[in-house]
Amino acid sequence: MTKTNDPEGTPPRVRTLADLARLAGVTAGTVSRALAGKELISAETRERIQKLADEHGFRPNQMARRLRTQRTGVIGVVVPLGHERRQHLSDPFFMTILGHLADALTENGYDLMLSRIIPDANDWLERIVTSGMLDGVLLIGQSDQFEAIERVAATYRPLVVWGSALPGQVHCAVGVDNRMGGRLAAERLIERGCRRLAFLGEVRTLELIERHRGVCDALAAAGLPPPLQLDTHLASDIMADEIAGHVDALPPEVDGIAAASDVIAMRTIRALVDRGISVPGRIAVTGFDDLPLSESIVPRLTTVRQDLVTGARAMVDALFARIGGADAPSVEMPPVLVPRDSA
Amino acid sequence: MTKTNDPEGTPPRVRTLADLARLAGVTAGTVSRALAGKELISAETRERIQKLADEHGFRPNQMARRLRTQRTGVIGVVVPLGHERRQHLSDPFFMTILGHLADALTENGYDLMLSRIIPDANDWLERIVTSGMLDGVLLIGQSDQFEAIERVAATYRPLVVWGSALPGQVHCAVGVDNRMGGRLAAERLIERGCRRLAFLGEVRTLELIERHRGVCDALAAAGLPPPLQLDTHLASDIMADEIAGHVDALPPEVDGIAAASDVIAMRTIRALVDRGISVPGRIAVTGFDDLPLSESIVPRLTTVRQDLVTGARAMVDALFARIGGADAPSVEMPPVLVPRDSA
DNA sequence: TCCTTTGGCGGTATCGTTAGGATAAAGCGC
DNA sequence: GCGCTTTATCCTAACGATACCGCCAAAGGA
Repeated sequence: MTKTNDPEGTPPRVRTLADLARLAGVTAGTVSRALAGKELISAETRERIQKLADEHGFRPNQMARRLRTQRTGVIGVVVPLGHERRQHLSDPFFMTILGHLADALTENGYDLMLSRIIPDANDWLERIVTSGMLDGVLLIGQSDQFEAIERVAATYRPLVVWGSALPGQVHCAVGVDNRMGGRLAAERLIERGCRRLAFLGEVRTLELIERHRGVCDALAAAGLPPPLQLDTHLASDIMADEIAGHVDALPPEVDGIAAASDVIAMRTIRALVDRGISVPGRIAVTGFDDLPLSESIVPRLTTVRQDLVTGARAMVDALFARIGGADAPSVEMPPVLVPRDSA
Repeated sequence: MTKTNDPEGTPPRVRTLADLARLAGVTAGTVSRALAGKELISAETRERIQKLADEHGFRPNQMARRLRTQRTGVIGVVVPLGHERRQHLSDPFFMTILGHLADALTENGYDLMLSRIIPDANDWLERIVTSGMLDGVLLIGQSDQFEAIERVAATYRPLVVWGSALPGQVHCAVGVDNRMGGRLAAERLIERGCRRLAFLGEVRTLELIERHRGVCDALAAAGLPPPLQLDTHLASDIMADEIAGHVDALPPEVDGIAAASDVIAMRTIRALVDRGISVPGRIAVTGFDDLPLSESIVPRLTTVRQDLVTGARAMVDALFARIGGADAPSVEMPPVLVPRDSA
């Protein structure tokens, strides 16, 4: 229409409210309200402006909106890897729970920002919550950062953590009773006739400490010796060799293995089968988590189920409650033994 | 110090540059530059301000910074689920590649925003790229949205897609040669003596169409009939039943199955074993992807490897090149057959 | 006919930060 | 001692959207 020296003749792009306002012959404020669907603007003008807006493919700039409203619509999902520098986000457990969190958050119109943090600075969590970038934070796992989390939770409300809830704990945690879970796994093994157990997993993070404790509880109750504890990192690149080493060095009297996670259990079964050791015939193996794949493998994994769908939803519910100013308590879900073929 | 009617006597929190500037006796601009480590500020003042800043735990507001600089430091990772409304982000393939993308992006100082999009509106991608929220977009999978992607890629540079690269295609895609991959899988099955193949997977998305084509290629080259094609959705909640149904209805002459993904292959093996059909003895099965778990299961999965670590890095490299204004071409990685036990 | 009410919109300040030109204080040579 | 450059900081104007206040006209009541 208008003659410009733009060789393309492209109409100037509508990038801001003001641009659109000029076109519509109103002011920016009016456009803002019209697009927000506010009743203060007459239905007629509102529709006219909305039509104009999507004719020009206009979307309000989110940064500006967020700066102004002090709300971002973004939830941070953070995986602290303090104890485990080599672990990657690609770990199946993280990814599974992350998927469910993403489902729950996007259904509620929130976006999800992902960070994998190695807490080298002690104020890593403070830095995240005060960045003015997030409406709330979900932490996947307590790692060995219990103190740091407690410190921040004392003043920052919209924070929910996947992990264990200890008596008197300040921060809101959602998770299963890991100690009970450990006990269920060990009880299953004992019931099957196992007399000498090994626990494969590191005993440094709160959750795994609890699982280990649960195994000890069950053994003690049955009058059996505590488990042989074998450190196993979750980092997938070294885990395979580590487990192979453990399996090779396994004392002959060991007839049951309680793995700290499903991934460890699967790798362990693989290593045992490779050496001609039958599972569960010669050695029974239990996992922990009940990842979706655990029932698809052969032998199907006997494991302790953490209901990640329910858990993710509980985390999101608690977070929204806290964002809304309410007080959401910790949730401890009961673990469930899923008896299948491996033990 | 100062008497306030704050009952706690809490020192007023330092939230803004201006607050800190007042404390330091300089202006906000000076503080901004000092914290950014600019040389224009004398080393002395710079250190003084930085010390003051972390005494008060001050972090600049990211929204304001981003609005001002027009850079967000955030990359959007989007999973379009056009063809598959029931598929969830918790799908292992998405999660695996997402994990590697997260690793690569965070190493480069970028944050990652995750969206799971069901493209009900045709302008879903436009909406994302013009939201003013992202420095770039990574798309995982082309779904059935090829046209929409091409349209946006024509004007929006920092966009990289995981998927197939067709001749003449505008958008930058990183992926493996799916057709070649399909051929490799089928050739392996034929080589093992299979004469009648089934292809388990939907033939609607570009990548799976190509894989299916590759299988047809190999069969044709060997003078064998095209595969029996059995629709299998990726949505994990219905996939199990669907596969069980396919297996039950399988014609007796079928002696080889090329699954469209590892997850489908694992479920299929499970279903076969449940029915007393030996794998690979009676029916051989190949997967596609080579997920980390594929070598941990029994029988170990023979599959076509997509190197997701390299692939994720290639996507991120291409994206940064494009953000920097350079022109990154599509990357087509060669698929590799990983012969293991299942075929 | 005049005054009040109310609907509909305009104007302006603000969110917290950064960039760039202006400004003041030193340092230097003559 | 004066002018000029350098150095260190200040001041102001954005970035783009929203919230609040207030104005104007049309409608309704007396």
